[in-house]
Amino acid sequence: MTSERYNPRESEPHWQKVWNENQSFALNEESEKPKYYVLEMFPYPSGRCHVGHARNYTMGDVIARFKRAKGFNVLHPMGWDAFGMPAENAAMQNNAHPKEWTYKNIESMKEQLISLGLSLDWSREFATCDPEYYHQQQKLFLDFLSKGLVYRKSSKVNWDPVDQTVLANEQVIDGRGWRSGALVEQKELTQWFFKITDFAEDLLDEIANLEGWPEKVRLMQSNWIGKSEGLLVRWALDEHTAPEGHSELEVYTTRPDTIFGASFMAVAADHPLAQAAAKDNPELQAFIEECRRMGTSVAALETAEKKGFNTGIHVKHPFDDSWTLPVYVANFVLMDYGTGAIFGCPSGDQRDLDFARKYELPVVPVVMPKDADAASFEIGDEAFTDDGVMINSKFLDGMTPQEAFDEVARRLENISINNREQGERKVNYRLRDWGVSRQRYWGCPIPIIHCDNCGVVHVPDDQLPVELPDDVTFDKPGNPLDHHPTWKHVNCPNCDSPARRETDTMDTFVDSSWYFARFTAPRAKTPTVRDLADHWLPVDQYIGGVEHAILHLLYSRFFARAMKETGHLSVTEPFKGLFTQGMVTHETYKSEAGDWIAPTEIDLKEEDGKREAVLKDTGKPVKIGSIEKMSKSKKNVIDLSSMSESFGADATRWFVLSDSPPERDVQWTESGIEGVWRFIQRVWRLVDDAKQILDNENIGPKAQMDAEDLLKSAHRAIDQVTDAYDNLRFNRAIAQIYELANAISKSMAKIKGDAAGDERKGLKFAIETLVKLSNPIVPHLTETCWAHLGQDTLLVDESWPEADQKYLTDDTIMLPIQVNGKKRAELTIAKDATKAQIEQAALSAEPIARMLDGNAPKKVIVVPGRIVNVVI
RNA sequence: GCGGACGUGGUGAAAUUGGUAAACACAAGGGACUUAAAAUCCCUCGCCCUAACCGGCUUACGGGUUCAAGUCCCGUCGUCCGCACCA
Repeated sequence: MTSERYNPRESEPHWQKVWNENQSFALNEESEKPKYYVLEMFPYPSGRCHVGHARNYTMGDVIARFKRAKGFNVLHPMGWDAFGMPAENAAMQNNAHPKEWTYKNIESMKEQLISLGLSLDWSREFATCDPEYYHQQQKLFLDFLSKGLVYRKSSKVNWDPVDQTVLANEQVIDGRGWRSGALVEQKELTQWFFKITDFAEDLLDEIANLEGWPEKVRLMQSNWIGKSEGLLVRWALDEHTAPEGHSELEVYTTRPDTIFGASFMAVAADHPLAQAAAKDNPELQAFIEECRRMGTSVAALETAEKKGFNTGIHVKHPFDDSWTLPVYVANFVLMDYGTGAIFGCPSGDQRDLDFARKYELPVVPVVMPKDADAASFEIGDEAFTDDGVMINSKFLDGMTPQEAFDEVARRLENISINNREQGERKVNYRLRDWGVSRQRYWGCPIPIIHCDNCGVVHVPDDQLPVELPDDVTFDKPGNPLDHHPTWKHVNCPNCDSPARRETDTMDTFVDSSWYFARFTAPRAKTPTVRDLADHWLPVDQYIGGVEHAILHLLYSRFFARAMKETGHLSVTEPFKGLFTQGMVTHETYKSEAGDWIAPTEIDLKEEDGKREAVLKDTGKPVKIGSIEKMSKSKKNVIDLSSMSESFGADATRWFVLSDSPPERDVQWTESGIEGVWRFIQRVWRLVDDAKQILDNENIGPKAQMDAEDLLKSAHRAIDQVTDAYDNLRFNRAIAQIYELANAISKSMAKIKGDAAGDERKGLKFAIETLVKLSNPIVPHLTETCWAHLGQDTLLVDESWPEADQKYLTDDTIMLPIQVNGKKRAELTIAKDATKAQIEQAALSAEPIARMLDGNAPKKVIVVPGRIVNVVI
């Protein structure tokens, strides 16, 4: 008799040790079983794991354990996304070296992950800051460079003058550096770029085939790539007004059909024509300066008024030599999209209309709704952007905009200006090449040497990796690699004359763009081992936060393509299945003074349905705030270890998957985890009670318990839980497991220590099923239960149970009977009853007969196995 | 502004994809056991009417399609997410 409670603090470390000794999760490369690669987005080693991490890794772990039991050879590795800013910030604040800080964090987080009981093959672990890893990344960089997939160009960046570094757009808040608070400057820097735009078309096309991805993410990627089909149109400059050396203005448009509605041209402030016009026009110069300053702030962009400056330059209309249009410099035209110049058609574009009204430019409608009257159709405050029919457009009149588009394209392609076609079809993408240079220390060094004689020189293979020096200081702003007294000074590998190392390091998104491939051969002396990568990739199920829906996933898709071109892989798409899980949230608390208070510092009570919180120490009232994503600043982070210590890893794992669908946020609550704790104890008692019954050979027959019912419950649970796991619907799986547990409880209450052979068989099967179905979520508890039931195998080695079809269907079924679509009665009838039999039985059922009151129904709809609807 | 998702009890949610709305759980209330507490077990729990049965209403709101709508269509309101002057 085990009257003791289940003690996770004893059993969890025990089973972790057993699994480890048995190498239960080490991958067998020789296995003949079908492969399954499950991967969770690897963590940044910030120092501590919270229950949000637990949710992500538990989901992957449930899939991994489930697939293993179903007979797959499962690859389930873990590593660390270990380069990045926080390590340098810690270095500056706490005088800790980024390397030591990072590896120390990895150590403590690894301990936490191990205590969660994840079925990981730890022998494949690596951190992206391991020289062995970034060594291979440097090789990839050089291979890409040789293939023309990497190039250098000068581009504008957000420059923080205090921290002396480049900032990403999201690090610029209201025009200021997020850390220093300094006004961000636009600065021209020569940077390294990956040619992701080379693959724009393919990256877009293949989205259609990513059927295992959420629709939302596919859409976000499509929008991000932003394909548009349009026309380049070269407008001749009116020679009397053209600046010296300029004879045409090339614009990009997706609406060439509206060319007769054009009333002005607009160019970006940085457009060469604007520059030329500003040469001896100080007013225009001032305007251009103003446009540039506005560039960075998001808030400014939102509210900024459309402004323009008339350059005095005119262009000639391609279809009417005598028609000239003014050229403006406009603050809403972007230099790096299209050609940095547009033609404005006020009637067909809201921005152009606003602009035209402001500067009193003509507004000629060229498209009107099909049923409108051309003579009276006018544009008011709103441009007409819908489909319709062409008007006021000479030879285009009467056409649809699409026909007009093609006609204008055809005609312009046949006119030549400055010896080139005046119009040219052109596909444009919003996607830009990926700038990867960062003026940072804690990142992968770019393996390049700059030589005055030879230019850009690859670091030779035998000199890789270019390792980060350890002896760096963070006491002044800027890049420590650049300050280092000796590191950057090397001789040119070509000509041996003094040269300089590239001191920029790579964007940390590079590190995470191929780690999934590296896991297939983590210790290889090449970036991948082709056979192994081809065998394991693509990742069958990838799991992570939706915040990576665009950049990380797009970069990884680019890397797969680039690695394919350089011979490192065969797949183009790295992730077959993608799942984006919701966050774990928690209530927030604030003191009367407005300071955030941690959940551990308060006591909660509830009176008359009103919840109140007070400070544990002082008893002072605390304001209960909104439910927020866990964050250090709001102090609502629930640490993983503290939960594991009080309730166990299994309870934590169960909680984060229960109740809420996995793609949605789940709220962490005290009462919730306590409820799970009670359930864990309940399973344990249930197993122990069952064991008492099963072990007792002397109990006699008693017909109260129907073994068939229990078998049905168990088989139905197998069927439904399996389906739920297959579709990552963990909350559904949990509900089904609860139901099975309830069914077993009920049956056992009836048995009361007196069961015959059949009943015992039913109970044995049901209780073992309960244990097996729960195993992926609560592996320690179920392993303990399995052993307690007298099994001498390990549950991790057991195969997944199969539902027996014969228990899934009944001989008789219950059919709801509706009258006029509303349920009025239930009918129990043989499964194979004919429609006529069902109809007859339905009509004579008591409440139905009463409602019919002797009259014949208008109509009876019988859907066999589903429902009966009587229309009266 | 453009694009997308969503809206179901006190709460988290389920609903085989057009077929019994509210499974499962949390919270709450009542009871049993106990000297007492914890733990456990049993009962109630969408709203209205009723002593109870019976009944009526109910999936943000308004309309529609259908024998039948939480599910499909149109409109309104609200919440959340992505992009943000992309020509």
